[in-house]
Amino acid sequence: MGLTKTEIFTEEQNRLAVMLKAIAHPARIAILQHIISANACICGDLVDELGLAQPTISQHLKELKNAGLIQGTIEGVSICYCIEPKAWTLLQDQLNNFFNLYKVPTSCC
Amino acid sequence: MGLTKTEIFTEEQNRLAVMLKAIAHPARIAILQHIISANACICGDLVDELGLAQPTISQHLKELKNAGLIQGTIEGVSICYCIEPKAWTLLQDQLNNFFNLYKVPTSCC
DNA sequence: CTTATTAATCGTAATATTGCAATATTAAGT
DNA sequence: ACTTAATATTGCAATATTACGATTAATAAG
Repeated sequence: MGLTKTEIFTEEQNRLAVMLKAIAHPARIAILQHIISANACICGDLVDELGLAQPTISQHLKELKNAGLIQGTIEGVSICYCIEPKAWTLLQDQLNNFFNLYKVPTSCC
Repeated sequence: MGLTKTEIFTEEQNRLAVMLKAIAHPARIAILQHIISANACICGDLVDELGLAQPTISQHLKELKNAGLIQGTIEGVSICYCIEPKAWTLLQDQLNNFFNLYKVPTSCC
């Protein structure tokens, strides 16, 4: 079906899944790393940096923006993207909560 | 195309993306949470707990196993699944590295 | 050996994702 | 207004994902 049964899961599980899906692609990981390392923001340098066509990059940026992880502000002709600090921290916290559930058990299967 | 251009990215970016993709689904998040909270491992309880059909759960478990995040050992008729500690820690570390790249900048766009 | 029980696999339908060419939009500069 | 640039949007082909019914494989119990 290709259609996730979201109504079965909690709001939190769905939110975390959406955010994770946004970064679960090498191109989007690369884009985020580049945005971060350029500290000051960037735009279509990404097209040169990564070997992907402009529409493809644009689409990945859109998905990251939809997930709330980045924000873009118009700067003349080009658009300046940067990390959305609140969402970034939120995701980090949610992930920590998730991972810290697990304590290595004394015995297992 | 639906086909990721993995050859463009680094080995690390691809590995992280694969692991993230494995947990970027509410059902698989729920499965992991349940496996963790049951500490001692479980099997087809998941079918009762989540509202998904047995083949669907089995498929999700397979993906988690393929990503190396869980392991299953035969226990009589049923199969006991639990977290794979090494992969779990590795993913946690890789994610921390990724998130800690970002320091809130003084100015941005 | 037969029968439950449990879980994997196969096959399939519906939908989502990835990537790009072509085109549209937007904002500056002339 | 016209041109140039930087991005976004549209449309499409190829492939991947999600979910499940039907079936199969494997083990345990009688």
